[in-house]
Order: sequence, then C-alpha cells, then structure tokens
Amino acid sequence: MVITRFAPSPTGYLHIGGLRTALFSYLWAKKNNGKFFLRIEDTDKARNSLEAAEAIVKAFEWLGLAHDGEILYQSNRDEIYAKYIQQLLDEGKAYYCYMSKEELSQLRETQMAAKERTMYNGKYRDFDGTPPEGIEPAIRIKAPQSGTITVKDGVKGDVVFNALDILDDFIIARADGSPTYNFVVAVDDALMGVNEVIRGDDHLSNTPKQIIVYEALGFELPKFYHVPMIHNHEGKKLSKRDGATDVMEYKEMGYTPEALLNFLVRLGWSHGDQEIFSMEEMIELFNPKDINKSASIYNTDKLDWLNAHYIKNTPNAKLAELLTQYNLILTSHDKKEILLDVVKERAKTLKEMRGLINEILIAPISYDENAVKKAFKGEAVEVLKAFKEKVNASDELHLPSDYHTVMENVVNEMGIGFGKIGQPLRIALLGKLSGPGLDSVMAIIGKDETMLRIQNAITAHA
RNA sequence: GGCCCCAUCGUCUAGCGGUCAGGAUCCAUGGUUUUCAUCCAUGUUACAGGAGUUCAAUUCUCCUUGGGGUCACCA
Repeated sequence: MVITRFAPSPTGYLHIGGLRTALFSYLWAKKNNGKFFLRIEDTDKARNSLEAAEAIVKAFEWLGLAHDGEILYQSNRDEIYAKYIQQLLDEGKAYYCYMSKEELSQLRETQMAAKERTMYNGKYRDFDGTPPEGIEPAIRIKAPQSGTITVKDGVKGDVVFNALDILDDFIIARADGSPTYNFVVAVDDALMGVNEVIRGDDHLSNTPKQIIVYEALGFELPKFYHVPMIHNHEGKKLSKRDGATDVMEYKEMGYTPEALLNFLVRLGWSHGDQEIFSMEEMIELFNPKDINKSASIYNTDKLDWLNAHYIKNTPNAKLAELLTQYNLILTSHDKKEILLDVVKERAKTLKEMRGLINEILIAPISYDENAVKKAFKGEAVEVLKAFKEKVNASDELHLPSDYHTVMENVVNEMGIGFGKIGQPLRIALLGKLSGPGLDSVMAIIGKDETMLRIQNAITAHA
C-alpha cells in the first residue's frame, strides 16, 4: 500500500508550491488505492499558529483534496518523541550536549574566521566527566564521521553525500526538551507508515540527516521524491512577495479548483503532450517517475487559459452556483440559460464573468464618448427610432432569433447594412462598442428594458 | 564559501543516438462574427559553451559558464 503525506509547517498560508507537492502526493496515493495523510509540523511552539493550520485545511476543502484519517499535530506527540529520544540515549546513539548557545556561536565564529565549515565539534560526544553547572543540555544524535550516505531519489537518482562534508552531531531535542524537525519528520513518517515521501527539492540536503535517524531507530526507509522548486520571475524561490501565493487568493480572483489543479499538475510533471486533465485522469496517469528534474518558473498565462477552458465547459447550473460565491444571485432570472451561455465564452475568471453579467443586466450609466462619435453619425437616431417602433409593435419577442428578425426587417426596409443599426444599438444597450451579440442581450433583458435603453440613448443623442 | 541539484522556443513541456527538434501558452497575421471575445487556420522563436565517446549527438561522459537549493536549540 502506498502511503504518502503532506506535512506543512503552520507558519503561513498554503502556497502554490506546497499545494503542488500535496497534489502529487494525493494523486500518487489515490492512484495506488493508498492513503494520503496530513500532518501539521508545529514542533516550534514559538512560531506556529492555529489559524494557519486551519487555513490550510480550508484550502484543501476548496480544492476537494481530502486527506485520509485524522490530521496529525506534532505538538500532541511529545511523549512519543520523548520515548524514542530516550531509546537513543539508552543505546548510546544520542547524548546530552552541555555546550551553551554562547559557546556554540563562538565556535561558529572561529570556524568562519578560519574559513572552515561551521559544525559542532563533538565536544560532548564521548563526554563522561561532570557536566557543567546551570546548563540545560540539548540532545545530539551521533552521526557517522566518515563514509557516505546515499539518498535514493525517485526524481534525481542516487545522490551521494559525504558524511564528513555535511553531517555533524545535529540536535534532536532542544534544551527545553522539545524535539527538532529532522528528528520528528523521520519518526512520524515511520510511525505513520509513510513509505513514499514526495516533497520539495529544498529538503534534499536534509534527507541524509533523516536517514541517520531512520537508521538509528531501526526504521525502514521510505522512497523519496524531491520535486524541483517553483521559481518566480527572477528565478528565485517563490515567496510571499511574489503576488498571490496564498492558494485561497486564487479563489478570490475567480479561478476554479479544476483549473488551478490542472495548472499545477503540469508544472514539473507531464504526460506526453496532454494539457487538460480531469481529476480522474490525473489520478489515472500520474506517476512520480515522470516528474521533471529542473525547476520551473511561475507564470500564470496558462492558468488563465485553463480557467477559461473550464468555465466554457462547466454546465450553467454549476456556474450559477459558483457565481453565488462572488455575490451574484441569478436564480430568479428567467433568461439565465441564455445569459450564461453568452457570457461563459468570454470570461477568463468567474470574477470577470460576474462583471460581464452585470454589464448586461445593468443599464449603462454613461456612454463611451469615442464610440458615440463613431456610431452616432448620420441617420443613427432615425434607425434606433425605427427599430424601437418595430420592437414595440411585436408581441412575440422571447428568443435572440426573434430580435434578430426585427433587426433584419429594419435593415431591409431602410436599405442599410447591419453595422448601421448594430453600432448605435450596441451603445444604447451596453454603452460601448464591444460585447455579446445584441440579439442575445435583448432577449436577456427583455422587451421593456430594451425599449427603455434605446429611448435613453435617443434622448441623450438626438 | 562548502556540499548538493539543475540547464530544449519568453513561459510550461515532449524527446529517452539517426526527428524538417513535437505540443501548449504567449505574441503576430488571416478567416468566422453587426462589434469585442470565443472558435478555426497560419506564422515568428529553442537544444548555454567547449572538449571527448560514436559512422552519427539535443540525447552518453567530462570541463566551463549560468541558475537554484541548503548549510540553526526554523520547518
């Protein structure tokens, strides 16, 4: 059984990069009928916040990514960690270190001045004297002092680290007794049965440390996949300053979960030339072996295109429902279907869609000046009058085609081109020279409103 | 700086020794449309550089350059 997890630290909101690794983990678990767990890494009591954890859960809900089982909070698991730390102490694989923070930083400065690698010098590794007074010890793990550690990575291949280059006896429990990241990650992953770890590239250099913990505790190693970073336009790691990195902001901006997920799954992963993936297809086709090795730059052009695509292909009833999240209630409108049909072809986001709908439903409060100059030359007012008369005289006006017929009649009788009626009519109805088909607009707003808007335009420009 | 990772159109990517280097997006042009958008068609643009290996390298190896990540009693 494939067991994956997403393990964010609740120091901020769920961002794009995190969401992508979460998605990969989710897909891989689902594809294998496995489990996808959520774990909140809040061992550092000074930093985490409950709201942040809740925000992450909210984002998952919006996106429809369900985790299995209960959410695990590391802050509730102190006893478990304490037990394993004690075990390592008992077995002589870890030890108390009485070096004060001051002494440590001094050591570091000396090393830096000598252009050496900064590392713990192992002072208390084999200490059996009397510990200094008044110092709460941290606990360090005994790391190998020679040899190599190989991370067998599903994305990068085998990555070999020289123990001497990268490892020192790192701290697994702080002076206050709380365990540190590299320790708890390994313990929790092992205890939760996580056997496929999909996470960001930035963790690759941590992995040897975690392997030390796995091995010291006799746990079986999971399979690792280190996914390349998503970079911003400057080519640097994505950060909060790079615009919308909070996933929920995408909801605010009018993106659909389908589009966002589809966009993200194609960032660093591909399946031939395929661009459009339903959730079912993602699950069916995703495989971490197809993850790219190189970082990608975050650019939302394609997200816009995908969003437009999904909007076009979403049934109207569903769109109406989604639009309520943007404070647009359409339930009572009798020409809802026509309205949505007309507008879904033109919107890149749901928010934009709301705007387009309002442009149709709400009479123009002003007319575009340049447009008026262009369209209200010559006989425009006469044409509008004639059209309005004909509309007024018609009883059965419901569908766009009904209005179209009236327009045709006017055009034929007056011996003019379609443009001669289209342009002024468009200004009368919408206030500008662009927009959806006029016959549809009139069908949507109805006969009375149509006549009213035409009359307003005539009065304003006669 | 040490260690590690990476390198195909502007961007996302396909490629897994022999391809006119493919697709998507973006941009441009044309067509459809009373307008705009959609849609359709067409087009411009890429193998970082240098050595090898090979009959043959975008593809394999090495070096250079460039970019990124990481080096905490943060996660």
